[in-house]
Amino acid sequence: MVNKCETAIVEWIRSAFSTAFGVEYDWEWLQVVPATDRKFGDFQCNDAMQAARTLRMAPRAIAERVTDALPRPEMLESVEVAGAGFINMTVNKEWLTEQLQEIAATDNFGIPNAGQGRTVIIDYSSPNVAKPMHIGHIRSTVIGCAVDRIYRALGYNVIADNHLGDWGTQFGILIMGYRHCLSEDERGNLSVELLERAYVESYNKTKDDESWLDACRAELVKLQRGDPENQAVWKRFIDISINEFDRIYRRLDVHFDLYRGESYYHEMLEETVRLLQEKSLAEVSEGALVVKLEDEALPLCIVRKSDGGFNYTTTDIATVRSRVEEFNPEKIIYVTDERQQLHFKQFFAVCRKLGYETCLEHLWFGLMRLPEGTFSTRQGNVIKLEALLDEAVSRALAIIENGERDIPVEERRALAEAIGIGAIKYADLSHDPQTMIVFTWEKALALEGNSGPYLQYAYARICSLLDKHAEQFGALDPLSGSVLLDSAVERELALKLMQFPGTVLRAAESYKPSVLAEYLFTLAQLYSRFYQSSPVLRSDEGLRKSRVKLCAMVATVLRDGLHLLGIRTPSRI
RNA sequence: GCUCCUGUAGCUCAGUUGGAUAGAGCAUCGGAUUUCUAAUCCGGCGGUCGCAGGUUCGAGCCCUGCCAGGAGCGCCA
Repeated sequence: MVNKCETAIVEWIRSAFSTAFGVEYDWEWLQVVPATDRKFGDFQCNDAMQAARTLRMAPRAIAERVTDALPRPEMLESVEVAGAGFINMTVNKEWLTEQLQEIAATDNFGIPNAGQGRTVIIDYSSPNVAKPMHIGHIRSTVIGCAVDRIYRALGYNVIADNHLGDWGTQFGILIMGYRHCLSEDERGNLSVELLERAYVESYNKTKDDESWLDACRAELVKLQRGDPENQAVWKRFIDISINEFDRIYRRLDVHFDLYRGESYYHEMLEETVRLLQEKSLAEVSEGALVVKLEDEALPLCIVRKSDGGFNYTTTDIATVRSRVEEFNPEKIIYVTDERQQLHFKQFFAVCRKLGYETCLEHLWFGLMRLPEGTFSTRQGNVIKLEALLDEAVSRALAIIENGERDIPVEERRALAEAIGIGAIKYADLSHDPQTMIVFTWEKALALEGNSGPYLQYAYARICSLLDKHAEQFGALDPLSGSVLLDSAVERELALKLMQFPGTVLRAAESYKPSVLAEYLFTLAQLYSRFYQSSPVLRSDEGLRKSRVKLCAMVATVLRDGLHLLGIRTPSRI
């Protein structure tokens, strides 16, 4: 538990239980949670009901004995037993103010340093070389980026690795397409789009031209044997692809520490398989080398095809070996879609059999689909990622230009980028990763209600307020004076702010950035309510200073929180 | 056939791991701007939490069985 208030209160509750019923019981399991309804107070403990069985007493009697066992601590304004045996607590206002002040004085608003000295590798995005990124890549990229940032904020040593699809049978076809389906001019000005076209044309020829197919195979073999010419064009495909991916990653504020594609590991495959054989984990079946996983209640998996070639399972195992040897990570997180669940279960099981103790996590997410069905290249309804971003930005730009706000022309483009892309990211991140997303332009680019721009707007309004305050009253010393929490909204805001560190931790542990998104939305909602009802600059000095401080804290949490989601926070909208 | 996921308001989704009268956004209807940004706020309407049992003081959440949808299940990744 990271919420300072909860931590302090649960300590008191534990000592109250052990005073009332004796230290011979273990009271560590007792919990304090935020009250389910404001009318019950600020926090509640529901565990008198749980304890009823072991203590063989009525829950209400237990709760009463507990609350009478110790004098009420100063931090609590009131402690009451209610209903079936709930212990409801209201915290003392001054104490709450102090707690808030302490957290606000830290440089990261109390986010715990839970990952100190711990390394975690996050494997996400992973597009295929020579194919444009499309809408199917957005979830891995955006969710992976958010998890990456959240883990870094918690102090983990994060290695973000983009495991590109840069190796495989498609390169024979592609090399033929490149040499024979493109003009000299096109080869000179190569782009991912041209590569895609070359691939498609070449692939179509393989279907009705046997000799073409043979030629493709021959080029692939040459490439795999290290033929200098083929190696050179292949490397060029990769360079051009990464260059274009980076253009998108820059717009999305995504950064990788490593770009190690499948090819990086292909020299290690032979040895990986030998290791499996040495440990008697693999056996031949129908000409292929397989690992049986019956003891894990999983189907067997193939680590070498009957033609002698290796497949993705082999590459993935070799990747773990390489990563463990080089970085010795405590954990590796893979961010891919749900269809690969079985594959990951299998290859995780093989890694365990090989003795790797690294925690392997598969963060899977639901597929994105259209209302009428899945995206498919064949139906030609695939939306390219860049087109999606452009559309979002142009919609945001239209709103800026029709608005009454006087935004300088030179700022508009950058603002539209921040808002449009923020909208797309938030639309994704605000959902539990494991739910399937039905894509509609309307939802992906929502600018009102529970949306990215709603949060950005709340933040920009605070910035504007703080600017005006500085103009009229001079700079604010964030550490001087206390925050008065006299109104219900302000008190709720304070309690909500206290939840930030714990929420970040919970988002990390559950691999759900949506936990953080949800929190930020309710915080912004509370703030908007506060803003509507509570004058700041027009209040008397004491109240004004207090409210400005509270606003500044909300701004800090909104800004930090949105940055953890990879969403920009313009100070003016 | 087997495995995994999902089913909550007209639509899209939350529900802090079993707590008190199930919450938001969108849509719809009605209100708020001489006031710090109306991309906002306030209010109304809207529910047999897929169905049926079970566990317990207490179930949207846990167990069993059905129903419906999605995904996967030996040489693609």
